[in-house]
Amino acid sequence: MNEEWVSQIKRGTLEFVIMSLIQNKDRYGYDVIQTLDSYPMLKTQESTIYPLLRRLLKNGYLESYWRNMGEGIPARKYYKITKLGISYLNQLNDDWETLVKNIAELRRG
Amino acid sequence: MNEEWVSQIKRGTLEFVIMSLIQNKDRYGYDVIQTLDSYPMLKTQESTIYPLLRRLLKNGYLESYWRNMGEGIPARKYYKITKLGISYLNQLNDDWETLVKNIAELRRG
DNA sequence: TTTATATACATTGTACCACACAGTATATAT
DNA sequence: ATATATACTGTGTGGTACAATGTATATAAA
Repeated sequence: MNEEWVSQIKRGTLEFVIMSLIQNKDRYGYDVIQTLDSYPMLKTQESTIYPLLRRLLKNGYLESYWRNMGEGIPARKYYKITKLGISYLNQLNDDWETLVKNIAELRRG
Repeated sequence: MNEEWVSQIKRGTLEFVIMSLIQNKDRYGYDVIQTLDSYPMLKTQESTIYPLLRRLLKNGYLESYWRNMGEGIPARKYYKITKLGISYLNQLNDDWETLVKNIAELRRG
């Protein structure tokens, strides 16, 4: 796998993927990281995920709440998609579909 | 279409697409720009394409030659894929396939 | 006729910003 | 000591965007 290229391709795709994950169910940062860990092309570190989540929060696409996990387990900051986030994600879905089609067409010449 | 996101998603995809185009046949920069013009997600300006082509040249994935076009038409700088470029592109193809599958899986949850 | 504008082609300097690297921080369990 | 679970941050990198420069020709407007 081409690490250099993979790190470039994540721009945009990561945001898209994380929004999709959180649309399916509320998630906290660490959970997102663990989930992506099994996907070689999307495996990503804390230093990328946390700022990304905060950016989506700031843009109003996500909202967050803390959930206490009981003795000895650090509280989790859950993220939930907003209405704005849903319409944004719908747009990303369309754009992604278009992109995949465009590329398929260009590749076959 | 989300211009901001589109400009991010082009990182990596553009390189991939341009290598594909040039693998199919030799091309000059302006030709690449015109070709991408009909694909909303990949439409891109000179200031992006020319440096990209030069980078691929420098990395040894492409080689270039000038072709004279006769009276009044500026000479064209054609790019051609190298052996190294072909093996690089094969890798990009695999990575792209993986990415598309990964994302499809993550989206459906 | 002179001037303005559009097309074809290539280049470059500067700025932006998402992701990467590496580190900080707390608490528990082994 | 080390690993796991959870969250945060400062600094660097590098591909793309914006805007402009340059040559040459053809065409439309003044």
